[in-house]
Amino acid sequence: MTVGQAADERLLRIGEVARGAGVSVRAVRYYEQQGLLIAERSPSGQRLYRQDTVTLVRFFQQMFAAGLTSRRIAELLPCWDTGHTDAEQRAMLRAERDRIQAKVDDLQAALDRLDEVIAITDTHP
Amino acid sequence: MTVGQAADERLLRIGEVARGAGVSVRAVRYYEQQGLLIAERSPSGQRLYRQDTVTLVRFFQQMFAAGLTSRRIAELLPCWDTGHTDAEQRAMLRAERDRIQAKVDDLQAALDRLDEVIAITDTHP
DNA sequence: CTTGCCTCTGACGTTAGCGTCAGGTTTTAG
DNA sequence: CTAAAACCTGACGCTAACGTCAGAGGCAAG
Repeated sequence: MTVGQAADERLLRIGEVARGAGVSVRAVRYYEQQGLLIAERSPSGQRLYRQDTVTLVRFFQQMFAAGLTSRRIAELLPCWDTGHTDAEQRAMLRAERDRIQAKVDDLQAALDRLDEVIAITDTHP
Repeated sequence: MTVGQAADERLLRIGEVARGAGVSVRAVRYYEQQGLLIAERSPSGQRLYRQDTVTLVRFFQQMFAAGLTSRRIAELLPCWDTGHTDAEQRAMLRAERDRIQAKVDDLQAALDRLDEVIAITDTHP
């Protein structure tokens, strides 16, 4: 039975990962440099990634958008790789969550102020 | 009647504005350089601000936190100075509001993912 | 074989909102 | 009067996530 073996998944080249995740090739190399990704190498030295790397890169993008640094993401990677965390990691998780929540509140307040101005300037040509 | 004349408001020096708004003196100078603030000058060249400048600076902070650039804020300043806007400004206001709303949604999604991980790692020592 | 696209490793460039240092004047407290 | 505190104008530094360019190798198609 050679069919259905997940281990036979075709590995992806960097360009495929980049296009799949909607980022640049440069970004993918950068993630590796920051310790977020580890790639196999072909005999000629080209990077080869597993297919789930695309999902992982998308996840990085989401965390970046939330204001986490690549360093922080790297420190927290074990959390969803292994599902296990130590006290320090749990503290970081909560700190990030609180920070993001605070940011959401700030943005919401800014949004309200802008809507205020929009309402005024719309009725007041 | 010299009492109660708003025009007699004591003008503030840059340090007072900075402390009042919770920013650095450097930041206030930077805002002026970006066209966000205009200061009178004392005979010796020191900047003098009206008291409502403190409120204005706090407003700048809020907009910065929402991701607006100083350039954009400068372009939109007439909106809440005069209450009047042209079509271009109204478009910018809506664009910024939509961008912030999208960012709020992104942050909320990231928040949900983090809470997910937190829930798992809390029940799964 | 060669054309064209993909990939590689450096390494410098960019942006925004300030921080910070230097070197000098001004205002204020005592 | 004097010393500290505050202010002034440059001007370079900083950070993070890449962009971009240079120069060179790799790989499938025709």
